[in-house]
Amino acid sequence: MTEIRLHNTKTRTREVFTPLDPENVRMYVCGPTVYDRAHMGNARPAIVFDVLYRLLRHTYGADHVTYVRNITDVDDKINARAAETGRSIREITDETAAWYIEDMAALGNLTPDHSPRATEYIAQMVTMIEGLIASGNAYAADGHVLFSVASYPEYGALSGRTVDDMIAGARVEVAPYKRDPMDFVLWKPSDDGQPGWDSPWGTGRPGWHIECSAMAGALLGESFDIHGGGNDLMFPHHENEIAQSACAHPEHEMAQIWLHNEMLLVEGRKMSKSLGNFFTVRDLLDQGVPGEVIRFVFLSTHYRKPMDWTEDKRREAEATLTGWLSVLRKHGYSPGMVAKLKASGDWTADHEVIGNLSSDMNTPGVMARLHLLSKAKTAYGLVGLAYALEMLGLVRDWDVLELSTSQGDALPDWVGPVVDDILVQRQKAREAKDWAEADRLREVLNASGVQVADVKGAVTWVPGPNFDIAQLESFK
RNA sequence: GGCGAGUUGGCGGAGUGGUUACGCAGCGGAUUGCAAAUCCGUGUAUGGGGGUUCGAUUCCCCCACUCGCCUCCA
Repeated sequence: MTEIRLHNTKTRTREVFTPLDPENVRMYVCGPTVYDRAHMGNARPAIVFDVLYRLLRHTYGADHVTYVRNITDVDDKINARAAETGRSIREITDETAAWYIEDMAALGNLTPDHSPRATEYIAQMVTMIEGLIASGNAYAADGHVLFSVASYPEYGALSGRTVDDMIAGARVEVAPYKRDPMDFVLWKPSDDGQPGWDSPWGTGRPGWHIECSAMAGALLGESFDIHGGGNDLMFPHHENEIAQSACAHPEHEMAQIWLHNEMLLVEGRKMSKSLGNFFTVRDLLDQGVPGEVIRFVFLSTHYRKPMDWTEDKRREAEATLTGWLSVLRKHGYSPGMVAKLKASGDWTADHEVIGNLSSDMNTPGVMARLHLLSKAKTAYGLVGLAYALEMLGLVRDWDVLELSTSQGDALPDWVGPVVDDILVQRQKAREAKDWAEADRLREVLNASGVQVADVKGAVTWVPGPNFDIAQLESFK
């Protein structure tokens, strides 16, 4: 078994991963707040931790890993969206959650074992808050319940800051009911227009951080192996989760390893609505960028480095992936052949691929290895590539072996015969050594974005990335 | 101001205390009627300054610059 090493934010070092219980490896990842379509930044942790999930399943067995990714469906941004649109909160959260699942699946992500919704765990949150009050780590004031940062001396350890540092920053909200400016809200009162639940402190709703502590505790236990999320959540969200959970369960350490992915940039700048470089996963999919290509681009950058989404990378990823799939196709890869390889025990992972993945998820290193593996000359020699592409979620169906949203399957019926006819005419011109005519016809195909491959007398074609059906109309 | 991450060839992007991966682009060649596609080959890099060392891109210190977080944004 390959040793998995991961960079633990808590210790800022790469550590050998040793599960608490190898029979049940447990990972919690902070999922979306469901008020709008997932943007490209949301996709990064989903993909990064999906890859880790796949590696853990590979290492410990598919039935020995539990992956929880929550859906936060109670939040003031949702309330605001409901107020703007006049729609009900439930309608918005149901619709957005369904979008999220759909978009993440389109990116090749497996479905987590549990996708708990915060509103289904209000009771557990209330219980946890009551416990924190009883232990002196929280206090009720003015209808609010606040966590007392002073009661937890370790506060700030994850993000490497002290309470004094943060107060010096002086960007904290100083509410009159807070004992300490850094104290954060566990529970807050709701008015008639806001979602609310009965509690010992009146009708109210949870603060931002408590839901993750409650859901992780309920589904994974008081201690589990891995907690992941974007690095913007490190402070305050994860810091607060740790404080809550550590004080609620002093005898248990919440997560052994904390992992954080870096942020996404677009063309070198932070994605933001004001810069006009903000887009959702769905926007890209609708523009015809295959989900596998988006996934490939994410995997080409290490998860702990900022990733720049650029048109160049998209193009390069598409070309590489298309090339690999075509190599596999040419060597006869099909569902039947893969089934046969699996049955015969020849379907095995390349050691270097697993080694790279196990080394703090070095997916760019994996890509480099795959370039090498893709040069194999036999079907058997390509098993390492095929196995890796399936394992990484870059090939979903051995039947198709084409990018999922390539436009080939949507072509009108007349296109095939027209292109074939042009190719035949061009062939005739070549046989007659009428080079001018042959070149003219080739230009027509180039202008149409039809990619022609002449290999040893056999001519094949596919609609290329710049395929333009209008150029072919006149040849009907 | 505090905390953190980072700086590698034209571009993207890894590993490594001692010959610096890999991809794209470029260049040369094979192939081709000429091309495309494919195949083969090939040049170019470790921000600056100190230190440790026989030897530093890698370890330590300082500086510069970039990015992120500290504003319920993954």
